[in-house]
Amino acid sequence: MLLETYKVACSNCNLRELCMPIGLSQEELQKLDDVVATRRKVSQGETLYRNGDSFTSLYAIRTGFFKTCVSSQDGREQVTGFQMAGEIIGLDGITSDHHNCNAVALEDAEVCVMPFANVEEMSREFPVLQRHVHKIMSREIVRDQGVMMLLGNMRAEERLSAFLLNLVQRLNARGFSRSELVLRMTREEIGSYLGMKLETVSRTFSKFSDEGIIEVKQRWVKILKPDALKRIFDPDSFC
Amino acid sequence: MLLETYKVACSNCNLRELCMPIGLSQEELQKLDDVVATRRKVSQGETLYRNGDSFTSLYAIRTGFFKTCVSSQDGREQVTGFQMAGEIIGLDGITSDHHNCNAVALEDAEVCVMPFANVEEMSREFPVLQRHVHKIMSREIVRDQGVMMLLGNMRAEERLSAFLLNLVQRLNARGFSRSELVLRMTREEIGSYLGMKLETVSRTFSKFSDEGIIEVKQRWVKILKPDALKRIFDPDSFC
DNA sequence: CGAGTCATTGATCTGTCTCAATATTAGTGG
DNA sequence: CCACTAATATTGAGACAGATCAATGACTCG
Repeated sequence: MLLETYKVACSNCNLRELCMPIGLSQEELQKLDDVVATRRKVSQGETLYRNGDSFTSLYAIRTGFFKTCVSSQDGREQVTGFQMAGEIIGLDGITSDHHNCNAVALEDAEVCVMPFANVEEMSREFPVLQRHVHKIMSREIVRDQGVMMLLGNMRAEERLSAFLLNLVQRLNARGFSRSELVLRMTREEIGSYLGMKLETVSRTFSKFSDEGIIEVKQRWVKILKPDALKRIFDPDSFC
Repeated sequence: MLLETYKVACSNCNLRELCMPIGLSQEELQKLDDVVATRRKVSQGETLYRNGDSFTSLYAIRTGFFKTCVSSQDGREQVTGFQMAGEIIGLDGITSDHHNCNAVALEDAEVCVMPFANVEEMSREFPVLQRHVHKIMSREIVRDQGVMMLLGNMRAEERLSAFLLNLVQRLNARGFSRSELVLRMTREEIGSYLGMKLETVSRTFSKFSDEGIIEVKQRWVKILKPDALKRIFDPDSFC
């Protein structure tokens, strides 16, 4: 009985302030509930969508952690991002009506399925939502530009420090510690994202550790000197 | 008199098939004319918008060639893309209502200024246009993912061959030769885009030339063996 | 508890960068 | 028209960050 009254609803979601509903009025929020068709559980290692799948929906992450990646014909894989609660994935599918990358859950996850037809319909009705959808896509474009800067211009230490600072910042916005984190991805996945080999990732972690900047034990990381990390590279410092 | 009747108009623009109007009906096309406020000339070396400028409009390139680039606090510059006729720039500004990169004309250019408020208003009215705007943004996201793959996984020769193939393909879609092109950017700008130093760009050009794959003379390039280039790396081969 | 996955560390190799010199071109003014 | 300058491009030699190859260690999960 309790389960049946449990309703998918943006209006009482605890990610209200991070996800789609940002800036919407109470009335608009309730309309938005209709955009979200269902929720879907994705267990660790499972693929939410893969390259070539036909595109129907965007996904808002409720819980869990994802990676998105593209791969070339010869099998090389490039992780294009890591996504956490409140973030929207699937935007890559809009251009060609089929997805252009894979989205894999790095831990058990749950997503809100938002059929894109609903999103577009609602966007036409509510300018606030329309603007929000545009901002989400634009934010992704700006993020990508930052990654290009990282991959094109930065050295291994700068890349890893930017990566760590970006992660804790986003985790902190979700109520987690600003100094401690548990990585949900392997060294190889970090390396793929940052354009370096897993051994180099590991070595750079060890170097930071030797210098007393961080404490590392496998997936667990504690940032001891955030300022030192920022001096190596601050991801907010693009001008 | 003739000049006065000359009207900014998408409905009779020769880029109809490449730019915003794609897929619109005659009626919608005429409405779209109202989106474009004005045209603006940008001469070589001039900046259309720069990082920090407040965002008001998207720009459709009518003629000419642009680069977009971001720069870090310490002055390192990353070229994030090269844009030509029919392509839309300015999307980076939507998230924060101010631009996040610089757009510089690499040759004398003319753009159609599309105030974003108009674009959004018209999008609410015409689902076809709404979908098109979404596709343009999504296409940019997918392009960025391709650049990440390039920067994260590819070697110098692969990067340059992908770059050349991508350029001629886009030029060919605009009626230019599929084998000959004049580069509008310096070796340094190519290098910045591809995450390599200008000397390496130059050396790689020379290597391709020695192998008889291309003919190079400064900015002028002729592709002699497109298949050989594709074997090194085909930008359409993401799977 | 055992097998497989993941992480660390060492030794060596290599693609690209750096530094440096020269060549080519475009632009300017006499 | 030519000389001069500044910007751009090419090419070489040597250095180095990160890749590669390889071995060991730590953790996870059935």
